[in-house]
Amino acid sequence: MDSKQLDLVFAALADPTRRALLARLSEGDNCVAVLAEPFAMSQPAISKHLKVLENAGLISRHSAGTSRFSHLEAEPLREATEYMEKYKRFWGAKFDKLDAALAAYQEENTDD
Amino acid sequence: MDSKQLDLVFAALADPTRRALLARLSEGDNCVAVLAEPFAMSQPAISKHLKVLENAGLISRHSAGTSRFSHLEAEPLREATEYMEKYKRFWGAKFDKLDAALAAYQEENTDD
DNA sequence: CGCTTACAGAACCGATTGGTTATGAATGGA
DNA sequence: TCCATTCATAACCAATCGGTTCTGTAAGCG
Repeated sequence: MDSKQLDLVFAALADPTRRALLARLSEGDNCVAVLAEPFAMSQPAISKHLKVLENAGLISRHSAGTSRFSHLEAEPLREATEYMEKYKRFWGAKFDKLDAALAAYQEENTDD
Repeated sequence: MDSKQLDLVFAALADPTRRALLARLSEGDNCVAVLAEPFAMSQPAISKHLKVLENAGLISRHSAGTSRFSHLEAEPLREATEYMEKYKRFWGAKFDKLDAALAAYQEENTDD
């Protein structure tokens, strides 16, 4: 996953409405009107959020009649998680220098 | 980790300069001037980015003489990773409904 | 004391974001 | 055919973002 894509994924996740949409989609595909229901927000606002998620690769969409269904695509989430796990060796309150060195050595060294 | 804090962490991670700063800090604490070196950007711009990282809890800072050193704080990264792992059951190309149901059952159910 | 270095803060700027309302296009149904 | 439903797009707006330059402040040093 390149840097630009990470920009989009993290930016998409930085909004609580979009995270809630993803959470909802984890329970199953759904159409715009139904997805919009829980929010005190207009339909075009939700459509915009869905487009942001789509651009980040976090959802795909397909039409059925007059409805468009959104489908969760988790792969970018996996890759973003993988990115963050580069920092796993700093987790946990205590680790001595040997631990850190070993952990660092074991890791694939990716930049960015 | 509450929703507001997730906003800040993901928003902080959504910028490539800030991700690069974190990567640099994973090699050790450093002061502003040195951190700024690799970037074609003014010192105040870097100071702003560091403040964003600090507000997200991703770094802490301490002064030493005229310098201020930034220190990586990985805990919010761990928590954000934890958040994303809610979607772990959707990773991997194949999984049948039983797998999904089991994975869902095993999971703590956090909202947002 | 006076100079330099390291950094933060303020003021400013253009671009982007997150929302709105209004409109239009495509589908399905009477 | 005509109408209703679903949704996207356009135009607009205020607020935020990411950068700039200029200035101020605090610490170290001659």
